[in-house]
Amino acid sequence: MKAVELNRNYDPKDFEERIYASWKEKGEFAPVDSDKEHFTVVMPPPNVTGILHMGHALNNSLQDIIVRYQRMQGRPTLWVPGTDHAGIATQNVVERQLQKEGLRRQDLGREKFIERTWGVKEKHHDIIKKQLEKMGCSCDWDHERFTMDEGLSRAVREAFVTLYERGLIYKGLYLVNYCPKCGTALADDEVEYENVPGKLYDVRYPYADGSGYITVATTRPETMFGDVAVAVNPDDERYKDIVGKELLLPLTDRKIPIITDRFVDMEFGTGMVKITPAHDPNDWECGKRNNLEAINLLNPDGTLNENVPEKYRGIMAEEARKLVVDDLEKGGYLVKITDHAHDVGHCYRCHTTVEPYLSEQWFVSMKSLAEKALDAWRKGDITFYPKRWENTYVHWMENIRDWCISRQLWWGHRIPVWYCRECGEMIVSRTDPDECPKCRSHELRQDDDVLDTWFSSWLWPFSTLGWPEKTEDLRKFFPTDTLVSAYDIIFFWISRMIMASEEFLGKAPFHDIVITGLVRDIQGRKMSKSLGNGIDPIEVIDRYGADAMKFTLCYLAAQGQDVMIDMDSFRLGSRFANKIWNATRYLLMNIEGRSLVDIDRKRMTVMDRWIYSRFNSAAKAIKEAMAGYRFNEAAQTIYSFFWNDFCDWYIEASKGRLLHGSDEEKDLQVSILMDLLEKSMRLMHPFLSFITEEIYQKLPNHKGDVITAEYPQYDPALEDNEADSLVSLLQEASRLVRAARANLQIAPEKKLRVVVKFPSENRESEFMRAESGLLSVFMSASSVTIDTEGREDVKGALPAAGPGFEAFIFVRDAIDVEGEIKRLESEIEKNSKLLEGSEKKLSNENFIAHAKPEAVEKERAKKAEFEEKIEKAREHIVLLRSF
RNA sequence: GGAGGAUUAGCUCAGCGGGAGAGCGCUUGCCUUACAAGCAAGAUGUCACAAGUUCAAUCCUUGUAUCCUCCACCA
Repeated sequence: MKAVELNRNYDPKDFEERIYASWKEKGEFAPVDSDKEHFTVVMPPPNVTGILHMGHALNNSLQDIIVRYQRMQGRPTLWVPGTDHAGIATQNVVERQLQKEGLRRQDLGREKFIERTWGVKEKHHDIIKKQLEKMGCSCDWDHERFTMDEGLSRAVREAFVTLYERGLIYKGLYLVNYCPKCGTALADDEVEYENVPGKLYDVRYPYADGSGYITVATTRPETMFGDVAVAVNPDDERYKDIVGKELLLPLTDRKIPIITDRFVDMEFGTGMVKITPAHDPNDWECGKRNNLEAINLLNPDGTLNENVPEKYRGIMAEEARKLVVDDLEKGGYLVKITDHAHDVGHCYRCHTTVEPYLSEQWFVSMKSLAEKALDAWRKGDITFYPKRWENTYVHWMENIRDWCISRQLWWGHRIPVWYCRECGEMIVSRTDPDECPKCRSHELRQDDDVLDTWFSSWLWPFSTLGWPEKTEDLRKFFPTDTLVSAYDIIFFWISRMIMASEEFLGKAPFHDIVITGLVRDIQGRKMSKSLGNGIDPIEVIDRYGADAMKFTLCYLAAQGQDVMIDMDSFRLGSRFANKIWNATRYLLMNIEGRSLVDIDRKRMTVMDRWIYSRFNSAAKAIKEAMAGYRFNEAAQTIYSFFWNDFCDWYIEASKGRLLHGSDEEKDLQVSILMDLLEKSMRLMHPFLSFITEEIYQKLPNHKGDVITAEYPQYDPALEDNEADSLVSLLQEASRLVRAARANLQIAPEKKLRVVVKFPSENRESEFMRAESGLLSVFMSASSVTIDTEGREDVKGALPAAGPGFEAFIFVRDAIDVEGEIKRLESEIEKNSKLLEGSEKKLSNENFIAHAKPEAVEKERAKKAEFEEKIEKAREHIVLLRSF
């Protein structure tokens, strides 16, 4: 074989882009034809509003790991990518652009506006796709979808009409959350509550008969024009007599009654509440109970309308508040103003204060949908990782409220409902009608509103596969397997996908739900644009490479815990990739002139058997970690196997045979090293995809591409406890001598003679003798002698005790006797404490009686070990004093 | 008000009932023929606090404290 030369420096820029293009070109992201069980993941579609952030990087890194892992198991694996039209968010982006040009969307008109929005969508989509490619996501681009493409739009209509036919969609006048800035209704869960300092105003409402007044408290005096009553608790003794009396609403000439309602808290304020059904959810309910009128005071833009006195009309609610308070004070109605912090709802997209707003909206009746989704969980069809999120899921499902799905926007799926201008007939249809079925008129008008974005994303796991058509994809790939998502969209998305799948296909859309943490900065703050503390994934890739990013995120992603990072965090992955690169560089330098031979297990040394055993254990650990989605454990396993076991011990151990062995030995050694390297690339590929592919292609023993190679399987038959324990003995002996040398500051170039004494000939001593050359290297000894008969004179040598042996280092010239004695004394102290604990345990009759026999046996062994260590240390001190 | 999470080395965090761990940082010595982004050796801990269960608790139970989420309510 010819040596292969790798660049001296690991530089991911040299190959990441090239390799991605080659995977894509060869179609290696597409599911293979095979009898094995399919494996499907749908990517949570990023919004086409912007570029990907670190949360996306985490999410997609984990998906990529799962997908590559499954693909290498030989399963036909499909990862469906796509993007979300993100109604409100995208419309906001375009409106902001327009604003800069001094325009409103109305100036363009609906059609032009949508056209322009498609342009923005295209631009952002291209950026997002490029980013996913840079990250190395192995999703099947031939299956890419967009929530507003033709097929998905058909799915949305199908879903809407089907639900309507099942009586699960209705329209009506309700009090909904409304964002005046976005100009649209919001669903309950699209409102974010924030505690803000506010004021509580105590206002006098005089009796209509002039016999005095009562006092009510309000945080929003400007809504008083919508008051239709004042309520007290029916049990409130204080107000028994005034119930039914009339009040004169200040600043107006309207009269309102005093009524009773259970919801009034007698303890709060004066125990009297003004009832404004059109502007407060509680009042709305109260109004319904008491058949009260609801007076809407707001225009869609958040200004006050014609139902308020003229001087306040056309003014934003918050501005009007000052005027009203002022006028109340002038009129002598204002009693006092107190500070009052309370939670105020904000729009989750633009953060404007949300107004309760009375309007005609479309709703999905959720109760029956939620019941099916709960059943899916009860039957065990879905499992959350970590499991605790199931509480959240169940709680939400059990307390579900109807879903407001209409949005007063232009960007989105237009509601498939038409109205006849002639006879007023309402037509709900899968296809655009051109005739009224009742009066045959052609004068039809489609509903102006569009659907909530989530009304298309909740269909994602099956709409992307072709539903409602009965496609081959749907048959093969649905239900999907694993969904990876952050916890902030369990309600918005995950729960609803389960409901939709159960409702339309009668199955859960996936069986495993992996909930990741959120990515935070090093101070634990959520990464956000406004804080400017975000880390751009592309910048990370430019600096450290995609592999470093993926591996680091994986290493830090412990079971749904939030991930705190800064730019420097990625050095972890970068250093590891660099290590892999350099180890490979070294090994490939050494294949010059060698040839690959069969690896005969009978010709293996204990070290060889050991490293194969370690590899096998690593495969087992990864298998178990991946089965429970414990990504960090998998990453740690890889890291310590490759770096600590393979590089630090095995490659170091192999150097002797590689440099000084016979041709035959060299061939065998190279063959083993190449075999291990090849297997390691396969083992590591899901976690470090680019570098493993780049290296794999250069290996003399590679077949095809690593992305489609077989994943190394754990084989119980390959467990080799003997090799494991022998090598750990060798490691311990090496560490002992190294530590002694370091403590005594003996220069590495100074080679010292070492004698290792065993009480008698045994397997361990035999192994150590066979590997004494290796020991010399690890101990930087001039020679290592194994003595089992007490023949060697070790007078004047520094002793060090190990398990079952004693090492003696001939250091006559170069030691600090007093320092060494001190160290030994502290060791005696430490071991005495341990011994004490051990003795206490063993003298405890309960322990002997109740503990598992192995535990007792282990404790006895420990005690013996402590005793031995103490005794040896004492002897060694005596020895040292005799120097 | 309800639910959940966190509290372990200077920092970020693993640890899933039997002798306290990793990475980074720090100290010391080494440019040992792949890697100084490296190698070797170290130091550093009331495992938040208190009680309980257990032969045995960082781990299980209960309570307390501090911090963080989410849900509900707030005239």
